[in-house]
Parts: sequence; C-alpha cells; structure tokens
Amino acid sequence: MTLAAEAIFQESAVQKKSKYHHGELRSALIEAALKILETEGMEALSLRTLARATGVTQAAPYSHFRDKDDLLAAVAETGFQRLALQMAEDATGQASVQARIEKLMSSYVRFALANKSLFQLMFSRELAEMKNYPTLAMTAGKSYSLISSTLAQKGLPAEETRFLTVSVWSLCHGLTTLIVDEKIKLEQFGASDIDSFIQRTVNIFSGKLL
Amino acid sequence: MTLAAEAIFQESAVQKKSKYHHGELRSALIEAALKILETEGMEALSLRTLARATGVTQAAPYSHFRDKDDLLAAVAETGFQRLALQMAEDATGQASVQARIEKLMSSYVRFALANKSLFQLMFSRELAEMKNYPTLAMTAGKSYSLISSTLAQKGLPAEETRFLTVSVWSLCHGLTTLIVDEKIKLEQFGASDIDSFIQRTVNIFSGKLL
DNA sequence: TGTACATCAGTGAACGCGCGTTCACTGATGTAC
DNA sequence: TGTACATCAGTGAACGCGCGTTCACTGATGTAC
Repeated sequence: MTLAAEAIFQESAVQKKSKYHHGELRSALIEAALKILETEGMEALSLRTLARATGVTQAAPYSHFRDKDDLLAAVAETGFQRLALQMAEDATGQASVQARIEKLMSSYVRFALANKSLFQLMFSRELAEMKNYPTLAMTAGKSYSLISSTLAQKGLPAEETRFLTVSVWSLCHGLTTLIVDEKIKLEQFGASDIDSFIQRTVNIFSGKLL
Repeated sequence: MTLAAEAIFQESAVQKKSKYHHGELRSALIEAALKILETEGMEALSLRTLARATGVTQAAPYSHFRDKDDLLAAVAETGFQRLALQMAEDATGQASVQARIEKLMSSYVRFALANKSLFQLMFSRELAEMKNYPTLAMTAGKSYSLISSTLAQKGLPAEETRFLTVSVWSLCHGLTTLIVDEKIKLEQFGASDIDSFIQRTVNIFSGKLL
C-alpha cells in the first residue's frame, strides 16, 4: 500500500467512522424524498431508495419512522407547509379580497405545477387513508383556511362563504390536476400564462359575488 | 370411486376440457379489472390477480394484451366510454344550455363517485404517459366534447367557449377529485346532494355568461 | 362425411426483481460519578 | 479531568412476498381437401 493510498484509506476510514451516526437522518430522508419526487415520481419512492440516497443501510430509516406510511406522511406534511407558506406570501399586500383570492389561487396552481409529484402525493388517496396523523390533517387544512378566511372578509353568511370556498378551491384544484395529469394543456386554451387564466376565472365569480 | 363421485369427476373433466379455450378472455379480463376496481383499488390491479379472477394461468393474458399497460389502457378506455355515455344520456331532453351543462356536470361527478378507482385510473398520470394508445385519447376526449359542444351553442367566440369549457370542467373535476381523495366531504358544506351543489356553482357562471 | 393439418389460446414452470420489514448486533455519543 | 456505562442510531444479513414477463409446450378449434 502506498503512502497516498494509505492516506486515502485512513481518510475514508475516518469519514466512515464519523458517519456512523448520521446525525440528521430524519430530515435527510425527507429531503431525499422531496428530491426524488422532483426528479422521478411517486412510484420511485421506496424506503430502500431513500436509504441509498442518504448513504445509509436500508434498515436505518426505521430508527426514525415507524413504517413507510409514517415517512410518507412526514413528506406530505412538509409539502402542505410549503404550500401554505407560499400562498400566504404571494397574497400579502393585495388590497382587495378579489385580488387576494386571485393570488391565492394562482399560487396554489403554480406550486402544484412546480412540484407535480409532491402535489400528487399530498392529494393521493393513500394519504387520505392515514387517519392516524393528526398533525398532517391540521397542516393540510392551512391552505384551505387561507381561502376560507379571505372570503369570509366579505361578510357573507357562513354557509355562503363555505360554498364559495369549495367552489374556488375546486376550480383551481381541478385545473391543476387536469394539467398535472396531462389531460389539458393550458397553451391550447389561449392562456399560456396561468395568472391570466386564473384572473379570468375569478372574474366569473366576481360578477356574481366578489 | 362411487358413481356419483365419478359423475362429478367426469363433469368437471368435461368442464375443464371445454374451458381450455376461454373464448371470451379478453373481455373477461377487462370485466374482472372493473370489478376489482370496484371492490379493491388501483393497487390491487395486477395481471396475476386478473388471471386468477378469470380462472386462467398467469401467462394467458399475454395472448390478448401486449403488457400490463395495454390492459390498463383498455380498462380506462371502457371507463371513458361509459362516462361519455352516461353524460350524454343524463343531458338529453334538457331545454336550455344551462340545464344541459348542469346535467353534464352532475353526471360527471356522480360517475366518478360511483366508480372511484376506475375514475382514478382514467385520470392517473401513468395513463397519460401512454402516448401510443390513440383510441384511448379519442375516447377520453368524448366527455370533454360534450361540454364543449353544448357551450358552443351559445354562439360565443370560439376562444371564449374554450375558456368556459376548461373552467366548467375544472370546477367539477376538482370537486370530484377532492371528494374522491377525501379532502372534503360534501355534507360539511350544506350540500349533501350533489345536484344542488352543482346547480349552485353553475348559477355562478350563469350570472356571467350562460 | 371424414381426415390431416395449421393456428394460436392457454399451460406450467421458471427468471429476476425490488420491495417492506425483522433481527441480533455494533459502536459512537453523552452523562453520571 | 478521567472513566464506566447506558442509550440508541445505524449495520448487515435475512425473511417472504407478489410482481411482470419469458419460454417451450399442449391441446382445442376451424378449415381445406
């Protein structure tokens, strides 16, 4: 063994030694999951893949997550947090309710298009079956609340506000999923720009209620 | 072996013999897939399961479908056919454009709720990736065309009609997927009845354009 | 009408694969003394 | 300050599983003569 080789060996040995405890494995796994969702898709999300991606044994994740669902729930929750954050940011500083709703909607759609697989996971049926993740449900409700509370400022009857919220949310959620699942292409409909399309749809509501 | 047992043996032997060629395996597989989608879910759809369900060897489906995607595409296409058929039926006999749109929309939502997993398959991203199934794309376009051509009767500019079609479709598609994926429950929003909810949403559009 | 033959739907065994999860273990780390 | 020890994150090997797909085959069927 040459000196150089030995040096490398020792270095890697030290590295390996110092890495026995990863230290940030939990967040690293979530981060890796988000990255895989970006580059691959939901189907590519396996515990083994994530373990590989974080340079750890396939059994290691079980020190931080009960099972695969537990990990998935954590990833989805991160997604919901980011979504709500982006929506809130994008809507600040808008004077009118209508303008805020417009921003909230376009923010929602743009988040989904920029994070297709994550969005897919967040709204998948499998995730819905995770009844035992209360913080997930709470976080997931944040973006809904943003729309709801904004609309509530119009002072309409609560029931009417709820109806409008569902309508608004349905509209942009439907638009989003149709695009994500490649059922429509926005360019085909004279609206290469999401914002202008959203604005137009909001105007439909506007004539009636906003 | 008793006479009775022998008779049974012979009968089953004859049955087996006469069943060597299934005769209707292709359609039987699709039918089995639809049934599994009803009772289980998309995840439970495997070629092996379908083979078992039709009482046939796991390799038999390959006589009728190139691969799993081929089978899935056929199942989805059947779904789109049924959807378009039901929508067309439900909308006949309605006097006004608005009434027809209402019926088309509620028909769409009700179909999805009655066939959750099938609907999920039809609009899944995996299916979208099947570029090589032209008849699938064509059939999938039928329900869109129903909405589009109905709206076209208002004589609006083509561009406006396209915009409205996407809006209407997005609204009921979003509503549908949010319910199917258990993100909202209609009862929570004072609309246990789909039709009345749809009617209300259409009225929003109506004030503007219908 | 009866027979030879081509066709091809369905058989049964096998392949390789990646997966989730478990288990007894090892060794790095922080704490109590 | 130095040492013994408990903790528990990560190891490495193994489990059983169902899957999609392939392959050489078999035997039922319809057709040509």
